[in-house]
Amino acid sequence: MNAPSLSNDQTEDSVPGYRYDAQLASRIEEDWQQRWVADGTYRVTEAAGADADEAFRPKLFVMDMFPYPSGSGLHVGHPLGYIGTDVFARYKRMTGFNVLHTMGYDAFGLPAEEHARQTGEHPRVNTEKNIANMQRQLDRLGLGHDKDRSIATTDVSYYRWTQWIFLQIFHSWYDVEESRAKPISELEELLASGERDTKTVKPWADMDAVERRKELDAWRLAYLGEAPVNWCPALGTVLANEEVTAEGRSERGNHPVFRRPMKQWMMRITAYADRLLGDLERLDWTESIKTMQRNWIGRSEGAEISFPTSSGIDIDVFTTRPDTLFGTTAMVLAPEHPLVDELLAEEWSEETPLLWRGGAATPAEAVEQYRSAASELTDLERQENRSKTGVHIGSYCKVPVSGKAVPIFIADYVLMGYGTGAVMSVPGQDQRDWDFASAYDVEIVRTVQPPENFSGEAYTNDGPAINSDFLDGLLIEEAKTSMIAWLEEHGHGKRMVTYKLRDWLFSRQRYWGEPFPIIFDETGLALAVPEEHLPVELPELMDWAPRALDEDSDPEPPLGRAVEWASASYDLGDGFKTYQRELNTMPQWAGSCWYYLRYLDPSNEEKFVSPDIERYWMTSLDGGIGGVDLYVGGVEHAVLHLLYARFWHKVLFDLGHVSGPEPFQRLYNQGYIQAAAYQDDRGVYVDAEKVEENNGSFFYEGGPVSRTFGKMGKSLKNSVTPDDMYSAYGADTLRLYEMFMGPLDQDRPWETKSVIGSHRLLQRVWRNLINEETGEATVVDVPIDEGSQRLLHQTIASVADAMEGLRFNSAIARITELNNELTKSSNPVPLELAEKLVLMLAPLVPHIAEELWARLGHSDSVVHQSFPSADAGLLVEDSIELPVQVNGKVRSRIVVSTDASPDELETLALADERISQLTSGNQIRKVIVVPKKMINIVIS
RNA sequence: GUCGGAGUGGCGGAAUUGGCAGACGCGCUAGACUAAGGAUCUAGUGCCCGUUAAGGGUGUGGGGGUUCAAGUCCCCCCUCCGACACCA
Repeated sequence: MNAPSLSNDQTEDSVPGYRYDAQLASRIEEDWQQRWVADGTYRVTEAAGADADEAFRPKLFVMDMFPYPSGSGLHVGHPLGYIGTDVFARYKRMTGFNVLHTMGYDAFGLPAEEHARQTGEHPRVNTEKNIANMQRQLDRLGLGHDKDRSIATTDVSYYRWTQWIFLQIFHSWYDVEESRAKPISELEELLASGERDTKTVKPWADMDAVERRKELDAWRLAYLGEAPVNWCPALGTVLANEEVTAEGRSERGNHPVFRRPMKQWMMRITAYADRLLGDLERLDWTESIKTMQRNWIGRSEGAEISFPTSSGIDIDVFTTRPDTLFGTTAMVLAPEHPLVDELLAEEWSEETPLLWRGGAATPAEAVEQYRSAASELTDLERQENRSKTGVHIGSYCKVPVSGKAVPIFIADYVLMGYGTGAVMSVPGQDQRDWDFASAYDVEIVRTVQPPENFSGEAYTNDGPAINSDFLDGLLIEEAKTSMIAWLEEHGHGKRMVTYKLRDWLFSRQRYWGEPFPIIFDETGLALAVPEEHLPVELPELMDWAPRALDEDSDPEPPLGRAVEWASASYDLGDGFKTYQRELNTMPQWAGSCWYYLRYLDPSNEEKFVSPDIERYWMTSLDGGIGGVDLYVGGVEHAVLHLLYARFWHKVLFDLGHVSGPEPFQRLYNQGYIQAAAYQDDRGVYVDAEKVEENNGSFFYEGGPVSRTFGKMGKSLKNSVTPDDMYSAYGADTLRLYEMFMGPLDQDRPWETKSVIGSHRLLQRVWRNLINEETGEATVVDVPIDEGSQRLLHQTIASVADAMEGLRFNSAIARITELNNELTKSSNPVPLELAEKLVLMLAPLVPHIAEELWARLGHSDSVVHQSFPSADAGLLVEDSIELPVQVNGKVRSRIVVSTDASPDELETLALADERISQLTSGNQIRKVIVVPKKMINIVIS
């Protein structure tokens, strides 16, 4: 392949014809991008090393969290992670790996549907347009993706398999004894043979067909559950807990969300809580993400304890501190606890303090008043107002271990959603209980001895038990064990583990999502659409008009408007019958739960992924847990996407569809690019591009403005687009700058003025190898001199090391140093050195590297060349300069041979003129010699 | 409040096993080339003292400690970012 003719137009400004500027860069880039497509440069197969004449290449699966194709286009912050994975993938490919790297689109979701509601344009049309635009912007960056493997979650050929996976989950139950999912047919046998008890009171043998279906439905991993859900009228849908903010608003759009019970599809992710927690240990993820997942799962160990009441009903509480049972002085229930009405006393007893009555004439009245007051508080108000309130319900229960009668209260600091919704109040050892007890004059009994100088209220640290009968003197852990043993022996309770994690609400009342492959017959019970009838395609829908909804209205799934589609005829083995389709759609998370598996085998019509191909890419070669070798994305998916995908993967693993228990072996969180934003004195954001700096102050059109940093975007008027950078410098410069700004996992501020530095590097590299006037290579085929040889190999070693560790900023710094040396020398660059420099640059700036490679006389692509390897013999210098310290301060330097002995070094150091001046007249107390590092002389 | 992460020049950041702090880049200063330079090239650039220089002092959020030697290890404190937030 000949070097292309890319000469700049000779104009009166006398820029040399082949100066590496934005114009030349753009021509080089577009030219190579076309050739890559034509040559299939980035196509990858599983057959690495399968041919006898090809060396075995280990696999490497590198992946980005795929994007939602937004309509507003990219800014320079978006591709940071994509560039990082691209550089890494290219580097690893050059070091002998068979690298899989591609990109897809998470294309279902609310914005396209909102767009349809406003414009009437079908979400599919809008989505495809956005994908095309985004693809164009990304292509221009020169990302080395295997495009044949790209998918969009909205492709019918993709969501067919999303539906198929849903059916796998629907057809499964979780065997707690073996801690894994199994086909529901196996459960049926166990229930029929009596090896497992049914969940209802009736034995399997006594059930009719409908009862049996209900029984099985109660075990499924995907089930219809009546549960309090987050109803968001503004979005017209219910949301998962994970999609609701702490303020009780929708994460998307910040609309009010109301809690109400509804029948919805749920995923039994709670069955996997322990495995999701335990397997975190084996993942190469940051500690912070692991911690977030641990917190979300929220495992706590303790005991469930039954408190008897005079009405014969027991109140069950969960506690992590069974050792404090003797300190229980009250029982506190959540206001909505189901036992409240049954335990309510007729009237106040004489001795009930007025404080406990809430000003009401009877307990019933007090409870009613309290409940209505509590329900009026928003979650936010509950948070802001932490003072404890509650009312006595007139009755008492007994502390099992002591028989002591304690009053029962309801209080809104006890949450129905956690544990059993009831708390044994131990003010001595729990600050919340202390606060409540002191507000309502409830007795306080300490059961752990605080230290003598303790001045706080509740004492939560360790210490010997007191006032606790048989526990007295025991430390917390021993006391817990003894108490649990006592409870179990006497039938008052048992060891128990609870989780904060709830089952995953899986229904959405939206159009633009995957339809459920579910139909209902006349019993109202769910049936699976047979696999061979997948996919269940979305109907066309023309009516996008929004419906006015409020807190009290029922969600209206848009699919209900597709009347013909909503009923369907299937033969489920008893002849064709008409069924009603499920009208909800799946949440956006569904498609992103398994896309990495489809990348492996995107056009397979028989299976969601071929088992051989799955095993090839997902099995760790070095004994790791397996999965994607490097997964790069933002921290915002710490809980939602990453937990859901792990859950699905584990189900698929249990059912034998994938080879390992985890989807993502190594997770890396890239930082975000921030940009300066400027506000005038009214607080209005002004166009950041037009702000001028003067002596540390900022001015816009003459007026002073203040600077803050934030996400790039329209609202802060601080966006810089990749297209701006392409036209000013070219894509390679943008890539290089983004990688040079700092380590990949750190947030960093964008500075357009600094981009020039990265451009200059490329310009100097170009000029060192290419005649700017003629475009000819200026290199000469001569041996590299020894000094340059050493520098080259030291550079290779450092660059390789930095690339392995994703420290691309350091790799670029080392390459710059090498190039700076070449710039200083007036001699032409030796060919071999030039080639190695180009190869080192290739992962970072592939276009200019290809161009230089071609101009150095090569006809093949640089993409599949080997990365240079460092010659260990050249890494060590013959002689080095060592600092000589006196009392820890550098006072001189000596040049010594590398293999000088410690004794020689000491002698040389002491003989140094400056050192002898400083040491004369002082006693030398000690000389520390660290060969190849330094010498320190300690004088008195 | 709890948990997680981080504090290094004017700015982004290097220094991954304790061993020359500030690599590399931006910016800034001076110079070269130029009709011109917001292009390009060359040199300098932590701060303070020292006319230049030689040299000295000081310096990695603050305070203490270990060590011949600390950005790095230990203790206490401060600040910032992120997550969770009455989870019993």
